[in-house]
Amino acid sequence: MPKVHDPPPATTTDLPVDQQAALKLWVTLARAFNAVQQHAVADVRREGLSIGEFAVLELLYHRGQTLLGEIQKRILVSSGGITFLVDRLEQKGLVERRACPDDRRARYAALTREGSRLLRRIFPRHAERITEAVRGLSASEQRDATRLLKQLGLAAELPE
Amino acid sequence: MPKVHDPPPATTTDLPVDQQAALKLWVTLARAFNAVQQHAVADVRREGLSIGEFAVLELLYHRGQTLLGEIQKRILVSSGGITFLVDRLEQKGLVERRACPDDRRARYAALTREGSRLLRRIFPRHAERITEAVRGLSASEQRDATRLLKQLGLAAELPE
DNA sequence: TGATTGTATCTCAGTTCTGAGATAAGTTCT
DNA sequence: AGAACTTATCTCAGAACTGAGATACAATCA
Repeated sequence: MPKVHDPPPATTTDLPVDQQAALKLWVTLARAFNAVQQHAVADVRREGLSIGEFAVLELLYHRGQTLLGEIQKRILVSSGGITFLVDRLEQKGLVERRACPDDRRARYAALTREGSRLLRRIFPRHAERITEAVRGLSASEQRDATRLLKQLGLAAELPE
Repeated sequence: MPKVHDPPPATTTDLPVDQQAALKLWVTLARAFNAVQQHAVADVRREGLSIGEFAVLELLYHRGQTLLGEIQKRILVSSGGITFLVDRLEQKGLVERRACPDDRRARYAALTREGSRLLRRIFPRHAERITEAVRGLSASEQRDATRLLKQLGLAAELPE
C-alpha cells in the first residue's frame, strides 16, 4: 500500500505582517464583490440579461450613444467581448450600431426605443436591489468604503 | 432620412441619495476588485494557471486535503466548476483525488508532491504581488477596508 | 504622396466557467 | 427493511467570455 504524501499544511503566519494583511484584504474584497454581484446577477437575470449586457445598457442609458471602444474601457471587457455584447443586444433589439461621422472605423452603440423603455422600467428596481445588498454598511460607512475602494482601485490599476 | 431616436440620457440624480450612494459603492467595489484581480491573474498566468486553479491549490496548500464540496463553498464556484478545476489540476499532476472513508459519495482533493513543491515556489511571489497591488492603502487603511468589506460581504451573502 | 505606424472593430478558436439533471450513497421515516 | 428524502459529485450542453490575429481606416513621417 503506497504511503500517502501529506505534508503539514503551510501557514500564512510565517509571512511578513504586511503581506498577511494584504492577502486578507484581497480575499475579503473578492468575497464582498461576489456577494454583492450575486444580487445584481439575480436581478438582471429576471429580464434574461447577463451582467455584461446590463452594464452596456446602463452605460448607454446614462450617457447616450457611446463609441464601442469607450464602452469597452468603462465596463472592462476585452475587444472581442464588446463586439459579442453589442451583437447580442442588437439581436435582442435593445441596442443599435451607428456610424461615427468623424471616424469610419469607429461605431457608436445606442439604445433603441425598446432598449430605452426597458431600462426605464428595470433600472429603478435594480437600484433598489443594489441598495438592499449593501445595507450591511451605514451611510457613513458606505462613504468610507467608497473612498477607500476608489483609492485602492486607482492605485492598483495596471498601466495599459 | 430616418430621424434618429435619441432621448436625453437619464441621470442618477433623480434617485434617492441612499440609492445613489449604494450604486457608487457597487461600481467602485467592482472596479477595485477588477484592478487587484488583474495583478493576481497576471501572476498566476506565468505558471500557466487560471485564478480558479490557483485558488484551489492555495486552499489545499494552507488546509491540507479538503472535500470537494468544502472547496466549492470556499472558492465560490458551481458544482460543475469544482469538478472541472480538480480534473484540470489532476491532469497537470498537481492534485489528486482521494476516497473519503466516512462517506463514499465524497472525495478529498489533495496536493501531490509536485503540487506542493510548486506552491512552495510560487506562493511567496504571489503574496508579494498582491501586497504591491494593494499598496494604494496604508496599513491602517487596509485594516479599515478589510473590516468594512467583511461587514459588507457578510450582510450581502445570499441565503443558500 | 507613399510608407509607416497607430487605432477601432471584428473574427474565431479556445478557455473557464454555470446550472440542470443524473448517479450513487447516506439519512430518516415509517 | 423499504420508502422517501437529502447530499456529494459528475456529466454535459451551452453561456460568456478572452486574446491573438485580421481588416479597414486614420495619422504621421520622410
